[in-house]
Amino acid sequence: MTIYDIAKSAGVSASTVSRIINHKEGVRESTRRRVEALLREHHYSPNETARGLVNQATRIIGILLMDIRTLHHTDGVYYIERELEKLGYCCIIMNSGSTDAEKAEYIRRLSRRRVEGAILIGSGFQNDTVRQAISEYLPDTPVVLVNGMLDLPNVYGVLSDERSGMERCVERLVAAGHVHPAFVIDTQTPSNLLKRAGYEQGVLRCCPGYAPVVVHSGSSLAEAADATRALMREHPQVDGILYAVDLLAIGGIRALLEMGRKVPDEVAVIGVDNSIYAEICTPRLTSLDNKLLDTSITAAQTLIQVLQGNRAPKNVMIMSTIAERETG
Amino acid sequence: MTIYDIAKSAGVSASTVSRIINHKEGVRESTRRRVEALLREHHYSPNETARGLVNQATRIIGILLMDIRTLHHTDGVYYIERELEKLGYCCIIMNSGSTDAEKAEYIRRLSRRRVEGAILIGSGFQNDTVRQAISEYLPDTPVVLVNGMLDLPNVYGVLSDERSGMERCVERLVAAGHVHPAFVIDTQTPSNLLKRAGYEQGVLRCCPGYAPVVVHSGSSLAEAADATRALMREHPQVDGILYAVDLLAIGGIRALLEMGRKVPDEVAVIGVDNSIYAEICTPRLTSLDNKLLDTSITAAQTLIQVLQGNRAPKNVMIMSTIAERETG
DNA sequence: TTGTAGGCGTTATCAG
DNA sequence: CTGATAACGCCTACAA
Repeated sequence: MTIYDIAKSAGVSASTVSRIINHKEGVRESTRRRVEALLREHHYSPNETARGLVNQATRIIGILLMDIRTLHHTDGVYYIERELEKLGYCCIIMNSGSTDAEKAEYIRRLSRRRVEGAILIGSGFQNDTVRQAISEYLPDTPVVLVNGMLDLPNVYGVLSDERSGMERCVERLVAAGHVHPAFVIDTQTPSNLLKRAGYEQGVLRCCPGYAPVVVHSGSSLAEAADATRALMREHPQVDGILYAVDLLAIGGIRALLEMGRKVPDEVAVIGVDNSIYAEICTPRLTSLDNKLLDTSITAAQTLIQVLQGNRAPKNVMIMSTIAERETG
Repeated sequence: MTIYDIAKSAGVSASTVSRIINHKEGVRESTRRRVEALLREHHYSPNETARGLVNQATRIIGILLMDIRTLHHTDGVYYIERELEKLGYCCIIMNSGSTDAEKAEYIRRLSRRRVEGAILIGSGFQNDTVRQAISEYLPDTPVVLVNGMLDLPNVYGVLSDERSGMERCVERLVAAGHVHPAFVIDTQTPSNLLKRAGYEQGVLRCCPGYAPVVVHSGSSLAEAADATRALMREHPQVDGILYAVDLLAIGGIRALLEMGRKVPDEVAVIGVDNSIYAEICTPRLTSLDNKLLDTSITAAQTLIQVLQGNRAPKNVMIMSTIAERETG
């Protein structure tokens, strides 16, 4: 069902039908009504692909994540989609995976789809391969990074100050008498490395004479529990643990309790993300709230401003807070 | 950068460039190499919109959910996107919201985008408004419902037998001596209504002389806790509670523990979805595993079969199991 | 082996 | 007010 079909059965030309579909004026009221009736009757639905071609505007936004299952990104995706949808854009979502080659490949796919803008969620996109892919394949498309930044004229960044947030977490532990904090990290994302740097900075500042203890872990509950057991075995003096992500912290708490350590009295625990996990577990988890939803909201608003031809700040940082609960 | 630009700078015609891009044979090796070099140099990326128009194939799949934030749907979305992506499709994701009018509107949007297939996730799409919208706007597009079915020639369904699963949950409680089970429900989705029916059937069969107790709750942790307190106040004999969703159960457990009821000894609790929440909370939650990820996987495979012109079963049901943990 | 012409569904620009 | 006509970028006969 094309405008030609409609035009034929209405006895008018395609241009007239087009005018009516697009609510342009300069159409006799009677023809308009006649054609509109036909449109409804045939359930005509305009072909956005064809429109995109002639209008040179696809009204498509690309959302790229390494893995949409990451809990704290889903909320952001939801918000971004809903905001953009209001403006008539539709969102294609892609899970790139975590290798550089994959990320670059997906930048190219966004390019082929001629997206009018893109939002890259996760600090993992802050890297040089991605930077180059963008400069080659999306040089004129506004791109917003959630929790990352890239020095390119068309790339905007919305960051969370996880680094200083982590430092404040150390401060908090020390103030409560936990002067031997450790840090558990899983993936080596820029974000996690910042958290680590914040932890080390905090130790340097607040725990004179104490050497930072950093432990690597897998990303699952069980692996975090294992890592925690090993940590406490090798560093029995540790009396506070910062985990790069809430879920790790929950695995850790479980291990600590099983080892008979009291949380938080003997060992305090703080996670990151302030996710619903922190609310659900027992004891309820104190967590660094890195405002991931706010960063996504800001990213959506930044993109919208740019799409509408307005100015937007190139990089902004959103301040984190500590959501205080029972574990630290 | 179009094939014409490339053609001009290579001194050939656009069709030759097109042939090379699409790896067709019948091109002299030397021209091929020359053009390919140019393609790379200019970072040419084919316009999928234009391709879609001439090929009459957008290679776009629509994924529709009421709300992507629903935890147990995210995994499915991930899997679906990854599977379809392998075949060169890209996925547009839309959050429709929960009203009938919104759902119909989004069906229309999928139609305008000329998606080649659609996956509707959530039992909420099993309703007559959606059915009509599909029959009017996507009459020839393969559509797969996750956890729902619709009697239309182009609509496939992948269901979870939550009804009988719930019935087995009642059986389980009764076998453990909890002969006065209640049911807590939040939204009135077809899925939740099936769970309720299963509960009532189970009571009828296993608890002679006992009248079903069904309580309505909001969807948040706090509301579930409130509903549970009210439930225990008004029906003190209740010794087992089935919750329509894990998260409700977690709120409920919290309330029960605060009221000094032992879980599961005095009151057993079972949730639905077997989500990570069930693993994280304390005590760990027994949950009806409705195999939502399997339904999404099957949905993706069904769609792929149909897209490739193969036959696929019109409606399949995946059997649920009970994930036994500590609460019931 | 390569080029030309026509068309995919729509919109925009002119004439009439 | 309405209707031709020419794009948009690409692909596919068909012709050379």
